[in-house]
Amino acid sequence: MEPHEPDLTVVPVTSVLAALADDVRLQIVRALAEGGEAACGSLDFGVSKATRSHHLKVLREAGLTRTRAAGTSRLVRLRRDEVDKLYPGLLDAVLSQRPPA
Amino acid sequence: MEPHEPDLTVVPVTSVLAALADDVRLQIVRALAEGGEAACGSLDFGVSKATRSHHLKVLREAGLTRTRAAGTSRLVRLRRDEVDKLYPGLLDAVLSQRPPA
DNA sequence: GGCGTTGTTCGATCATTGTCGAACAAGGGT
DNA sequence: ACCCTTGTTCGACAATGATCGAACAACGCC
Repeated sequence: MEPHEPDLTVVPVTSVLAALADDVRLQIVRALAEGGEAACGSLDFGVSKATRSHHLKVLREAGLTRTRAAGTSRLVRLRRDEVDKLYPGLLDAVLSQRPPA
Repeated sequence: MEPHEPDLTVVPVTSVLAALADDVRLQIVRALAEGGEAACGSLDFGVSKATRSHHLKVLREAGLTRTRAAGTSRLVRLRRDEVDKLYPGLLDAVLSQRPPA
């Protein structure tokens, strides 16, 4: 089945904010913002792969990320330009708070 | 009891985002952004006063609003300067999406 | 003092969601 | 063909949170 990747403009703000309002997902977004494209497996933040898959789905369906298959892996990247265009300052603001030591 | 109004700097980003990730609370924030200070009672968006009180508490404890007593009412205002200082662009981005007709 | 107005708090209910293990699906390599 | 790796999906469960009515508290006014 096609991965559901809606355009940001059709996603309600509350869904975008809710997607970012989780610590694990925020760590994922930070990693993607710094490291560019990343394999799902490399985004391990202390949760099971089922949970990770769930979080990536939430981010994807909020229009924040894009996923493409690459062999047996899947590469995820942040849709930064589109987010910055529709919500200028949002990602910068959210990412500005330094991750906990 | 003192109203719990923490400084924004001690509130985790996820809490700020979660506070904004609700439709009723967004309507409240929009109203405050446009109309300045407002009485709680004037912020009726189709929910009971118990629910409204709950939402105002969430916003207050996220460091987004400040409340002061004024006679039998309570006046709420958005702490815009502080939010803009710590998260530049966040409120603008969030408020940019036009409220539904 | 008594009453109406304005909010808060409490307890209950119901929906949402974060989490996991297990089962399944798709690829690549040997 | 087999297996291992990588992800997704499926229940299940626990925690959180949105919502309400009712009870309570504080204030102003008559």
